[in-house]
Amino acid sequence: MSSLIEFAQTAESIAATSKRTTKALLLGEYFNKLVDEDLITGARFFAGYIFPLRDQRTINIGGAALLTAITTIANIEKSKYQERLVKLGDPGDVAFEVLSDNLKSSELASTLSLGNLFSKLEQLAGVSGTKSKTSLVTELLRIATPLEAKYIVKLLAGDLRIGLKEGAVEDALARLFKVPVAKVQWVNMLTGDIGETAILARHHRLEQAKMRLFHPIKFMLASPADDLTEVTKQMPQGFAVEDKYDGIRAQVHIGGGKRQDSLHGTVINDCRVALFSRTLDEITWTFTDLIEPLAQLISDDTDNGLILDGEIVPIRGAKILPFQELQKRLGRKQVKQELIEEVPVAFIAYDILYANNSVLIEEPLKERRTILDSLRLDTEKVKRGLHKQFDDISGLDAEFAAARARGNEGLMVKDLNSTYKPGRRGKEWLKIKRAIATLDVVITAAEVGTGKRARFLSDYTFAVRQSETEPTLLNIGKAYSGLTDAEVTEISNWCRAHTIQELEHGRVCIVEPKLVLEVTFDRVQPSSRHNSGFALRFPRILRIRTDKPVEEIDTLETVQSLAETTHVNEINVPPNLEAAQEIFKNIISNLDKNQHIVIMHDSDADGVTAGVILQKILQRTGFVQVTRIIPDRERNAWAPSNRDKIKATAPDYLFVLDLGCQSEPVIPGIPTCFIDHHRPEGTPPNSTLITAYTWAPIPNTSLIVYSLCTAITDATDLDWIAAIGTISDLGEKAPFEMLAVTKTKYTAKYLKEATTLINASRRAADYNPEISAKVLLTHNSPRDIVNSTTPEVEQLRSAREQVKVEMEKARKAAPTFAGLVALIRINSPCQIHPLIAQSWRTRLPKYIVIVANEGYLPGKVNFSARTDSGINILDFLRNVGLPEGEGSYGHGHDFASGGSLPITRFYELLSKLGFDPPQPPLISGE
DNA sequence: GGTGTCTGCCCC
DNA sequence: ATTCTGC
DNA sequence: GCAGAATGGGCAGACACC
Repeated sequence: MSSLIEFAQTAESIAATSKRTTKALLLGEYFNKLVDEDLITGARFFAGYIFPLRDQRTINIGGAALLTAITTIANIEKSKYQERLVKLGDPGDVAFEVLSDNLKSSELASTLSLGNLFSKLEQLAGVSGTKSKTSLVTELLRIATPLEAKYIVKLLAGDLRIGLKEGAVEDALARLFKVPVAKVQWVNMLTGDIGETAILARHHRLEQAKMRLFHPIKFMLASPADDLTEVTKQMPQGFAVEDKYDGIRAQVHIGGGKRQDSLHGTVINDCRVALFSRTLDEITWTFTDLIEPLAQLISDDTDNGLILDGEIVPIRGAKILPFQELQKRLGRKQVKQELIEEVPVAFIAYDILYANNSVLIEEPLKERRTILDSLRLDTEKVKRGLHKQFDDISGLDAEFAAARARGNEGLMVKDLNSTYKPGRRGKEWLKIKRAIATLDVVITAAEVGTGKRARFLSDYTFAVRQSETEPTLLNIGKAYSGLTDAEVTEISNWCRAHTIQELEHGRVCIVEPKLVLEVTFDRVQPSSRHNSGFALRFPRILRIRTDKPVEEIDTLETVQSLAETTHVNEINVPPNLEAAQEIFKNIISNLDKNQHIVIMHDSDADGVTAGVILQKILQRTGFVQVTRIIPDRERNAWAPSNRDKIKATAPDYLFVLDLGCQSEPVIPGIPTCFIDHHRPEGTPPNSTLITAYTWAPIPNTSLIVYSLCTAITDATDLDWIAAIGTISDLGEKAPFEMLAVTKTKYTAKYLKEATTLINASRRAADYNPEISAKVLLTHNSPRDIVNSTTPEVEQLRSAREQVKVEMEKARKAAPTFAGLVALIRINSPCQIHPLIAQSWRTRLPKYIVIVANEGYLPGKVNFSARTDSGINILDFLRNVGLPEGEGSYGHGHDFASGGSLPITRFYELLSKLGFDPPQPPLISGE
């Protein structure tokens, strides 16, 4: 039996060097002296565990219980302990110090052995109740020498802090027993126990370890990449792009009923199913609603097992729920049926590690994906992760935006040639998240660190101002991450010099609120943790802003605007094109060919092309009465003037294209179908919504309409019309096959020029988009339009010239800034504000660009808002807090919106955005 | 029974 | 989770 | 490039205390 003191002494000498090879050597020498039983324990302890990884037991002892135990034995005040802890930064070091000062403990002889300690720790895990646990710890520490106590405390605190973890133990074992380190890692992964691995290595039995179903293996992890060039550099051979889901990483084991040898999982219909979390904890019972759907993946007559890697995601219908919803299901003793219904989940599989009796982790991702694709992964509860293969990064920005629009965090980019490397965080998997915004905040308090940061005030609480006018500071988060050691030292010294008040024995210092930091984060969420009512998810510091005075830090209003308080409401939407086509077919087959069908569509190229395609197809399939209507310049189907227009036609059935969807009926009593790609805000009764808002990537409306029509008849002769809408809305590089096909068929040049012409009519001062519709209806190709000499096309040409002239004038307008917003004011009868906004968005990527046009409609301001900042404009505008009233704004896309408001209301909006005071309206013609 | 504190190789 | 640092 | 260390927020459970 080896003594604990030897373990402690070895740990001391390992801690004394920073050289990894020396550490491994010292550890090897120690291991060499141990008998098998002690080697198991010693290896586990040095890896920082008490129990093997796959063991589900926990100790449930932390800093508070250790404080009680140590102060009892050393017979000191709690405050003395806390003072020491503040100074030393490690409860183990404190134990050593105070017990050395204690006569009884310092004179003890070492009696504890490794095995001895382990059985006491097992006992500790076995009892329940803080009191009994604390008294067990107290008795244990009472018979320990100061040095032994130091390491017992470190083990209980969960961290040895000697610059060595499990990986280094593997390394030491490999060196000692002269076997390849990869082999040791492999066996450790399979066994899930570094202790058992050590024994197998010593007795040259590493080959015996086999991958077994229902024994989880470690997960392959990804490295962060914020720069797409890294993708090009790392994966020149091609890569896969997948959504990064915000859920819980899970490994699913599914096996035939004959395998009854395992403790993990549960058997259903002769099939065993188990789920494991990233820390290899079994979470089968947390997600009981997934068991049966997963079991279905295996046909009853086979005994073949499966291991899948994926993510458990909270999802209702097509809508992905916030991660916090999912957390409500975690760590529960029992997950009740109500909770299962309140937070439905699905398992989204994106990798396969075992199938057909063979281990697949040595196969390249490309192969594994092919095998995964052969499974039936298409139910409500078990899905296949989105996966596309690329050769270059040109489409990645669009993929990223689409992933975000689906409610996911970002993208995963994976090397198609890479094998699955358990437990590794390599560059073969990259995660792309992109911070959404930054905040300038001021440090209000600093806390001393632990471990090597014990000498510094290394953790900073920071605040924002209540408002521009109210200087009260409200805390919003804490961080140290992102600072270099030098910066931590610098800020620490500054905080010491500017401390106003010390709390908790100097652990917390309230400091003068003067030092400004720029921080970033993944998301702002409502929270009771800080007095601002908000907290940051994954906060980190970008830089110290010594250039910025406290008066200029961000305000609570900014924070509110960044908070994700709104969600796409519970609207039933088709999850993909196939589902949408089914719905559309159904609608068409239920309509009578003699009914009056009315189509109201938007006036831009996307809307007009969508309307024309639908009109042509309806007529082609035998409908005799089809009317198209274009809304007035407000482009709002719910505006009274437009409603009147529709009513006047006395429709039997109404299609509303590219104009959004709200919960109020357009014409009460008239059945309506909305076809759209904006964020839906509700659905009226007696209506159908076909929206692509949740699809990936999001197509434009003319493309949706075209694709729907192909489901009922041949429409290929209208492909160029759809392409014009797509180019107008999404650009000529939009990631759709149809676009590429039409570009070769009609040439990109003609398509582009036709698009400009079709768009010109609604931008010109004498708003008349019906001309564009007429041109589309009377021509047969984009080339036909471009070369046409009809009066309508001539009209479009002169409209285009007019827009060009107006654009030249408006380009000279300079932005003014307030908070997150860059405002450009123009005065033009033409609808050029969206074009101007588009041109500024890339030049001001950190701002929300708002281009306000005061000359478009008399008495009104029409504005376009665009951003590349990642801030969701729909949420932003909704959170500005403009009271209800005349006009409308804040509909559309996450990063492209706008509105039309009476002048006074627009000025009210401006002042809420921080522009003050609003200037008088510009004189027309200026 | 309500509230506050501590804990989790928790989950991210 | 994120980030920096020493090997 | 990797492993180690030090740090964030939110949730449920278990208990202590009132």
